[in-house]
Amino acid sequence: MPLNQTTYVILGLLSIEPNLSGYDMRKMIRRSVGYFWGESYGQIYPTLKRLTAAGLIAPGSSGSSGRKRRQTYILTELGRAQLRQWLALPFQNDPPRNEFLLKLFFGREAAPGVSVAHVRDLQERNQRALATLEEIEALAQAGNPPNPHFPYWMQTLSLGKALTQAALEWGETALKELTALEDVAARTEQAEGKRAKKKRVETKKHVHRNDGTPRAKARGTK
Amino acid sequence: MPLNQTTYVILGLLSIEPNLSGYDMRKMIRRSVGYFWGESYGQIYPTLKRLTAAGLIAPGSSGSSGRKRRQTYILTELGRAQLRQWLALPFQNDPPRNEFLLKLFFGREAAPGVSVAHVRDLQERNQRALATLEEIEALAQAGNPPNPHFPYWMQTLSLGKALTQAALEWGETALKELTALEDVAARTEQAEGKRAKKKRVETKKHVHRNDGTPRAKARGTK
DNA sequence: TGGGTCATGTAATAGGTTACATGATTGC
DNA sequence: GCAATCATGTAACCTATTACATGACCCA
Repeated sequence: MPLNQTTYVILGLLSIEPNLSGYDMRKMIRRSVGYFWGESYGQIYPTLKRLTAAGLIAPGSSGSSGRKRRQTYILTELGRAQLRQWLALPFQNDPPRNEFLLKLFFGREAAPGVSVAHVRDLQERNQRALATLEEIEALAQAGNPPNPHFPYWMQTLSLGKALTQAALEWGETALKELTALEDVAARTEQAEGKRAKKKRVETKKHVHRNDGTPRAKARGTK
Repeated sequence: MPLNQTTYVILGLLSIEPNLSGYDMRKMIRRSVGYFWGESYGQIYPTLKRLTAAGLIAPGSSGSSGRKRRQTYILTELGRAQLRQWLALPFQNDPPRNEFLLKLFFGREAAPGVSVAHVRDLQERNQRALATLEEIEALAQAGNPPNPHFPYWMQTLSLGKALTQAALEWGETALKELTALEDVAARTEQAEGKRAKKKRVETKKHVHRNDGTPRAKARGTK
């Protein structure tokens, strides 16, 4: 019986709050760990079935009288044990794939302005990310009472913020250096006056879809 | 004809240095972009075939007389155009999946000491990562001559270092706070003297396999 | 009664890793 | 002649996303 990573998010969430439905879990994941973890229904629902079969979770009391057609779950003792066991295992580094860095690495081959535009794009995304993290933090601080999970949640937020801020600072100087570099390149080319190959091109304005839409699928140009 | 991400690493590498074989590419990827990108042979070889069929790359002169059974490739004009087009497209955020943060987030459920051990583990990995990045930087600085790619490569290194350093700094304070927290927890439990459930457990020493071995596969406990 | 969102589920597909097989070449 | 490593390739498998289908419930 294959226990994938989705398993542990589910077990973890149920350890924090029992009687969640698959739908709830998806929502909670987006709100709470969304900036470093994602799950789709296509993973969640089948996994719920398998975990139930394996006895790690069990159908929960769906809120006394309430809604029909809504299956919630609770953690079994077996499930809790499994979660703890997983927690004690060394973590795995996610396979490193950063498209931004890849494009920057090959930046010399791009038209002038392209890499600069990417960095600007990154800055914007990180500014939004930072704002989101700070919002979450404020909200969490508000619900202050002695929630025992609180310190752990704060630490994850703290790392998220630290990384985002570091990236933002890098972006500031990178922007200066790359702008200088590509300005020179563009002027040199202009002076040479030949082959129009490297046209000054701006990247398409990034249509950002923060909500509702699913995560982007890694895919080339058809 | 599906162009996956592997496509663009291949095109990019060939834009920097023609006449690479699939084997070479794998090596180059590990050495140059390894800390933010990975590729396996299972991806590279089939992609090379497809790109050849699509006319984006072409068999290269395999070094005049030289070795048998070693196919190298060069970028075609079509391939270069495709690379530039891709470069100009907005980058996609890699699907966020950070197992370390997930374990930290659920840290409260773990046995005392577990989260602290994870942070320590992270610190070690990041220290090694930083050392590697600095090595690469030194090496690149040594091969100083007017390599036009150089500024772009330096920028990627610079971001890598900035992120790693930020994580290391976070780790220092996180370690203190978590140690304090879990010490208290452990003592409280001890004082209560009941259920031996939360035993003080250290995570298994992380056997780190930096070289030779393939990347870890995300997988639960069988 | 009709629109929105709650809620569950699945089929198609992509994209990738792992493990294995196979043989050539090189250096000792 | 042997070991290491260079080099290519493929089949099995997995994990996950996307897109779609379906229907209940709520409320105005």
